[in-house]
Amino acid sequence: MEHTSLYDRMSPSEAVELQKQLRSQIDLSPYEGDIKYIGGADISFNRFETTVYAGIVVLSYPEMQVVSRVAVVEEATFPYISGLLAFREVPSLLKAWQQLELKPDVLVLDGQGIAHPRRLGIATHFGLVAGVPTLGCGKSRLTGTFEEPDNEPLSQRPLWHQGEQIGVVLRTKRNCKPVFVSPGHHISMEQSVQLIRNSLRGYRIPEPTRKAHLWVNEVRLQAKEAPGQQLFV
DNA sequence: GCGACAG
DNA sequence: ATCTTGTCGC
Repeated sequence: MEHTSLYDRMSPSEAVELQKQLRSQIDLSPYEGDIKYIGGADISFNRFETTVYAGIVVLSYPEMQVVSRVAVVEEATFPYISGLLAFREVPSLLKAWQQLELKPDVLVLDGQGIAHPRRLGIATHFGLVAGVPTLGCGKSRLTGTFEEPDNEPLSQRPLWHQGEQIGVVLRTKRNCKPVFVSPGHHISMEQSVQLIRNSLRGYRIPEPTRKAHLWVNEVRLQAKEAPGQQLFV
């Protein structure tokens, strides 16, 4: 089976140009609607292989109960390049999104939103192409400077880059490294942080992306022991 | 030129 | 990201 996305044949320099063009379309005004469902998206893959397992989990908000989930298996030809993560992961995540019965009101992606050199982290990129409110929650820093948050839950510090705040460094759990929260698209900085705070359940990673991570790994390992099988929930 | 560098 | 058992700290 051949899978070709618009990004597969794009060169890194062309990808950077596209990011510069998309930047003007970012909307960081607060999302006005009610939030009944929040989604989490993530990808998993076997080292040295091009097959990626992309999944999205939908949880009730703020209860955090999983109500729906979907996963797709795709070939990702675009390599991982720091700053160009979206070109590798968005295509498969978009396919998963389209197959989702119940679309969440907002989606959390594993990575950065505008906390990116050109403000086009994977969360912002996905929000722009899918037309859905998104935010990023990364486990490490891509760019920007910050002061270490105090070692107590919910302690936070702004993440700066070129004179503007691009995100928030949030301590989600004591004695654990902080996470990096930033708005993606159709959402504000304050809303993004509030959503993550309300999605914490005792772990360093908020439920949406934590559940998504567990889900795609389950699918990947299942495919490993039963190659060529269908994806049954 | 050197160091940094989401997943 | 993924590969992996035990182990140190709260």
